[in-house]
Amino acid sequence: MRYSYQREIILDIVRSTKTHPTAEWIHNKAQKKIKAISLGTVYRNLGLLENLGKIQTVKDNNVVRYDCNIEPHNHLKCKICDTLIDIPVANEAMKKNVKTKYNFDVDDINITFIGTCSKHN
Amino acid sequence: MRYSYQREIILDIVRSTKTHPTAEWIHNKAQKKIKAISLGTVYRNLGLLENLGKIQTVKDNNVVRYDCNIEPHNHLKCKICDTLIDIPVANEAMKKNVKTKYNFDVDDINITFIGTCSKHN
DNA sequence: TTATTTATTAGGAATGATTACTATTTATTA
DNA sequence: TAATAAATAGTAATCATTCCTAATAAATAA
Repeated sequence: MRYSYQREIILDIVRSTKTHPTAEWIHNKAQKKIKAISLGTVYRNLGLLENLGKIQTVKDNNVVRYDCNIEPHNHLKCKICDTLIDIPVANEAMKKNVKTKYNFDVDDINITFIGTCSKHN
Repeated sequence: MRYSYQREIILDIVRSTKTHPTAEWIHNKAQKKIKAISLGTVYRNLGLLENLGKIQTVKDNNVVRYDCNIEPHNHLKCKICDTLIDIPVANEAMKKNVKTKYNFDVDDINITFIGTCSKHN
């Protein structure tokens, strides 16, 4: 893969935050550095970076969010402030359980807990 | 809420299958009974039926699927044939765990296991 | 260093699921 | 049976994402 300044900036931006930004947010930030960067370039590079395993995606409603945390993890989603909070998860027991009960080979598990975060007590 | 024949047919169709159909599939089926039924009517009534607790929705990629199984349950998604398989889940232990560890009140948990189902062994 | 090759980009058009809008129809009630 | 307001059909709008293409730029060879 050839070097691209756009891709470097995009990765820097994703790595600069834990807020699980959308492509549009990343595009806005990127325009501060490269004023003519296009949204298509942002989407394409986010896809490439995901394939390279340098970032992860989280589906949030009908939007894709990007995450520099590449450890396997799940999310708490607050229905009041819409924050996504990363939580570590030990999935091996679940995978084994599904394999024996349903003869289903699990590659990946998506878990989102929806509720109210500690800010709103 | 006023009676509507369209709504009755739509609910019958969702209850007739365990395949987690999309709005478009439901619309096609409904047109067999009511040839001029519109897609907007299908969407609006599916939304109403969900609010009434008569059906549930599952998000599958960027499509919403509808499910007549209104018990709390989770899904196995086969990456080969795209089938969604319902599985019962005991979530109470998980909820308590998240509450004590993160002070996060869980209302709902979305879990999807992605992998290969027993048809493809 | 300069020319060549081809991946990458910018900009805009296309897509596809879903929602919104509005004139018409229809279930309900007086 | 007529009045009313909710529901519908049909179509336009929305919005995230993908696709397309001529122009640009990174890598390589001369």
